[in-house]
Amino acid sequence: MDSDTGSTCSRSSTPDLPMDSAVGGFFSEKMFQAYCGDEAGPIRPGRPRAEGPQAASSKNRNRGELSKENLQELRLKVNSRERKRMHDLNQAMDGLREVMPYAQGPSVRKLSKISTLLLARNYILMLSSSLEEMKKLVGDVYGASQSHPARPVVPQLPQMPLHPLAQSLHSLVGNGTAGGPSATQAPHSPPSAGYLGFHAPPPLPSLLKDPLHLTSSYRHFPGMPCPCALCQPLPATTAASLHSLSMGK
DNA sequence: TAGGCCATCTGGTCCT
DNA sequence: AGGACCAGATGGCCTA
Repeated sequence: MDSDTGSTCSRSSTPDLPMDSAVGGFFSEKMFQAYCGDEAGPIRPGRPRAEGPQAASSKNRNRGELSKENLQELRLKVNSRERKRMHDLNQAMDGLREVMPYAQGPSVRKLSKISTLLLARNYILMLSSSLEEMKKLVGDVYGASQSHPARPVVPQLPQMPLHPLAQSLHSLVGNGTAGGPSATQAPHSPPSAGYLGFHAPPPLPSLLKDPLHLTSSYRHFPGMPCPCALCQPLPATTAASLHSLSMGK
């Protein structure tokens, strides 16, 4: 990369920053500038400017009246804002990754953005479905207690039909179409977008080989036996508990 | 080496 | 008018 100070921060816009460090939990612009060692990167040379019919907006007309210095100053300011915006977006993405039921750690490659979003969507769907099933089961237990008032009512969670429910949730998350060899793949690779996509296009074989496929309808990931809360002895449906489970923190 | 992923720059558009 | 948001373009890094 040529003389772009932004490149100084290449691959580091989502460093291992403490989420609670900066005001509002985000990496402040000043921090970022200090991190990058520059206020704003110079204009990247060699990039073709968009010229033609689109370049006739009022703002562009105004720019014609600006001096070169002012124009460059404005450009740097806008670039800096855009960088900050993207860094905030990445921070939010990191926050989302942290609560995803997926193995995390230094030896685990970070989920890509698209994978994070798709996994988050599936995770929300799974939790919603789990909540509905739980409501139904609680309703059943309550109804049983009404019909047998003499017997002590113990919500027999361990004896609950976990497996079918878990299976359904697994198929919800794992969409069993993702057949394919995988157990021999790298143990620390994140799930691919193809696998994670709930309505994703037909997954490419290369997109399916990352996660360990240990069951017929769900893929388990290293470091995390099963993200499905219903597979745990005690339901832990909150993201925090799942996070602690997966992180071992 | 090709492809995926990413950061950054940039201009256009929308919103306040 | 200025800022936020968006999408296209570009180039770097990394992995299979």
